Amino acid sequence: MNFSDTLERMIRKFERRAPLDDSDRAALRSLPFTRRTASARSFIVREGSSPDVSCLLLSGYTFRQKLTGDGGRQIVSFHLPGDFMDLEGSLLSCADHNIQALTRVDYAAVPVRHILDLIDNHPRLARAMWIDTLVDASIYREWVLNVGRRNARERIGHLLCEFALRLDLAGLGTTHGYQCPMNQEQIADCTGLTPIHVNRTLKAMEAEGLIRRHLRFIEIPDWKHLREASGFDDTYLHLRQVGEPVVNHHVSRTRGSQTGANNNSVSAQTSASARSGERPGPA
Amino acid sequence: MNFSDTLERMIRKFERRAPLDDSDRAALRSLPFTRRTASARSFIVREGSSPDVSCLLLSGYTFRQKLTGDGGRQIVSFHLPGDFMDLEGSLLSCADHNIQALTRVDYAAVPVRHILDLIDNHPRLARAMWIDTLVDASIYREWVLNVGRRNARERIGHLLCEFALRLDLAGLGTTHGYQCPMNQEQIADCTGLTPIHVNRTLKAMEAEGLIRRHLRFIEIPDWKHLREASGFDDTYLHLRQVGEPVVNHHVSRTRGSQTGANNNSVSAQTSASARSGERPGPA
DNA sequence: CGAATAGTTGAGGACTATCAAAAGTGGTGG
DNA sequence: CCACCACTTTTGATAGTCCTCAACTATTCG
Repeated sequence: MNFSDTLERMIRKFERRAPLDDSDRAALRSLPFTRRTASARSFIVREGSSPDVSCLLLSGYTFRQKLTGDGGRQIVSFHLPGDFMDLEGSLLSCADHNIQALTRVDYAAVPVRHILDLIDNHPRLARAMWIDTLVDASIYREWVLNVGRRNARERIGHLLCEFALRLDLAGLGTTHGYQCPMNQEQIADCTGLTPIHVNRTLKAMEAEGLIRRHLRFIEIPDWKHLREASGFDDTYLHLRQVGEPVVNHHVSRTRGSQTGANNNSVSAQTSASARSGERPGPA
Repeated sequence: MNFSDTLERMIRKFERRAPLDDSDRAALRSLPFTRRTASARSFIVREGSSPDVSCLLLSGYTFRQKLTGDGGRQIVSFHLPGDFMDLEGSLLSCADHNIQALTRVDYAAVPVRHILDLIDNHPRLARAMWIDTLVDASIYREWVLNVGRRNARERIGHLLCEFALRLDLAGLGTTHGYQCPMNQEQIADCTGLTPIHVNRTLKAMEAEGLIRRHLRFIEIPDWKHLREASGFDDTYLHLRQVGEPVVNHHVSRTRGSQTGANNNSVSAQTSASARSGERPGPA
């Protein structure tokens, strides 16, 4: 995989987060790094360690996972080419999770001290990176919701939707279809299910016409249908993040009762919905 | 609640994240704000909005939640006094979740533009805040694991352990006991369970001697016992984060097979554990 | 005291896990 | 080109955790 193409893609990604200038871009382009390869399943960062490099993914896929004491594995996020995996490794003193290669991967390992220099000397860049980690946090929140409050079909459908959009953005697929980066066991570890149940649910979704499958290729005949069946709403990916925050007037949610202004203010609440905690009843 | 006491507590919290100097502390102390109150259950930030203030919690508890299309509610995190809730509201253009008061709360609302000024003019402070959001992200990862791969008893026990440590740190409880900030329905929404099952599980845990309850007060007769029964390991809270990252030699995990160095490097893998993805078998 | 919120209990059912094994896929070497 | 091996996907049968519905009790607060 071409390093500078991927670097440029990453720069464009950061520019969607915050405005950069020429010196910021130049600093990114001149980052020292060593090129590394890892085979599928090998560990790139281990829980408990303090890595001395942060890694820009060049080709292939990686994921982050945590284990329970009795061996249950939960995948908590995944990364595609152009992602800076493990930026937090430069700022936190101890890794709280493992990063593992999903496929054979190429990546550029950048010494932590150069990342720290970058942060110190390029505030705009630091802000773009910070925002990037905030978007990651938003994705974690959605995953908590996904495994916590959705059934198997919705969980898997939601994951397939996220794959579609993120692969599309990286030029590796479309919302009509893509080569799924994960096998069924890994999908199970993303969704908190067993591989057997993932298999059955995928088959059921195919029977319903939500998806079609050709080996590992996922085809989505009706994007809107899959989205709605999965409760998928892409807001949490913050795809249209545009640098500076803007004034408050795009409330484009389909769901929910956006009653206009926030009720940040003092005032005791009396409306029924407020008293019930605004949890809408079952549909 | 005393504003300046809470502010000082927040400053100390940031100083655990990154070193600050006098001008940083002075800048925090001179932040302009408006004092606000919100009653239990009222919304402080609404999904889809772009708040123009960020909020420092002074007294009471708040939580973040997301809803599924059919009304399921998932709490994704909670906040105690001294926390800057919704720092990301200053950097992301659209809120992806709701922030709601758990109890009656007092908070200080700081206009976003002053937060942005702070970030621009106080790089050390910006880094401390960034690290704080990275710790939040780490907590989300643990919550994904919690709802994805643990049973009801472990999920609830894990949450009770997290309460204990965080309340302890805030001076609002100890690992021997504390006033639980949440009722059983809210615990259910944190753990992806129903309130009925939470009730039964709490009773079972009490029968086992893992906890004792006096109304909303949780007593923990044997901290180690509860921790182990819940698979709780506080690494993910990054309590001992010490500013600058340190060199790599504290591998103090009890669990897991830390085989020393990372295998970041090239090399095809051949060992059995690597091929199996290093997922330990059931205990 | 009465209304509202929170906690408790029971019975039955649904979703998902577990155990076991067969069939399909892909790569390797003779 | 085929046999062989590892891995992945698929299928069946059974069990269990957790949910749903419904009602009852305890606690809080005006």
